[in-house]
Amino acid sequence: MPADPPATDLAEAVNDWFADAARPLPWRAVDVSPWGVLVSEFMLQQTQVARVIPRWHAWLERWPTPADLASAPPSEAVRAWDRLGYPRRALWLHRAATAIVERHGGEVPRDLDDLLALPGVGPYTARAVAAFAFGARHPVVDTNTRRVIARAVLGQEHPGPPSTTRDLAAMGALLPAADAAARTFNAAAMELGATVCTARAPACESCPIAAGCAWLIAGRPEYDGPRSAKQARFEGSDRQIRGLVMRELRAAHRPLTRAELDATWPDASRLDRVIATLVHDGLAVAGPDGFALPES
DNA sequence: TAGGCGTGGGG
DNA sequence: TCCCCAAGCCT
Repeated sequence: MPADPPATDLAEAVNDWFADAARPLPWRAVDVSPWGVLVSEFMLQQTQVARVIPRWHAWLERWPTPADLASAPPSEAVRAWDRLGYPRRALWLHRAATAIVERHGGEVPRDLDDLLALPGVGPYTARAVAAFAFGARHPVVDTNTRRVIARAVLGQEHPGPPSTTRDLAAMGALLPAADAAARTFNAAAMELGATVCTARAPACESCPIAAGCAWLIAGRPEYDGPRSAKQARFEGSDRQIRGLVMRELRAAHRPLTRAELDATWPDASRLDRVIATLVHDGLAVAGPDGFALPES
């Protein structure tokens, strides 16, 4: 027997654990459409599961297909997005729905390159849809999977800065050969990182691969490698101001004059600059009567 | 590739 | 309280 357990043992152990431990997330139900999966992946980008669940239900009830969303004005997508954050995602999802109607007959494409060509769809989302909606055997790597690999395989507390090429190769090396096991492992590795092998306080005592985890075996050494750049302070940032302006634009179902936006931020020139970035992003449109969400 | 992009949840 | 982090993507 080799001293190091083969990668297949790790995947098997994680998959066995997942069979019992998987949370019953609504987008994992067997009757969920590829569109439902795509919507969930958009909403889950940098956003916690608990905040997504109610929005996801409401979204799919209102727009059950890409064509339904594409036929609504983008303003309604931004409003329905509500306070999930990063409202550009709502715009991109609307544009993706339009592209799906125009280029793919209203059906979410299953080809990886077709998915990657959709606005707001990057390496993670494209592979997640291909794998979870269509069962394709692609490595899927999100922040949870990156952390699981860093600990279990590399013996580091935290992954280094992300690199799509390296991250996909690392996951590809662990991926079981069989399609079904590979699809399960993609979801199971993410689930392990989200619920057990967490960033802040990992529950190693209840981890299914504790016996083979390089980081745990090494005594959980503190990480001293390069970290991802930390987020800039939110308080007083452009992001905060953008959020305040967007809240006003969502609530007002008519254009708001610049004067009506005065109260959102005391520094007028700063506010002007931020509004310009919203217009640049397409989240706001400047018209003769003021600023509004995009109607087309 | 580094930085910008919302809005919270939890330690 | 404050700070880290969250199923990333785009430029």
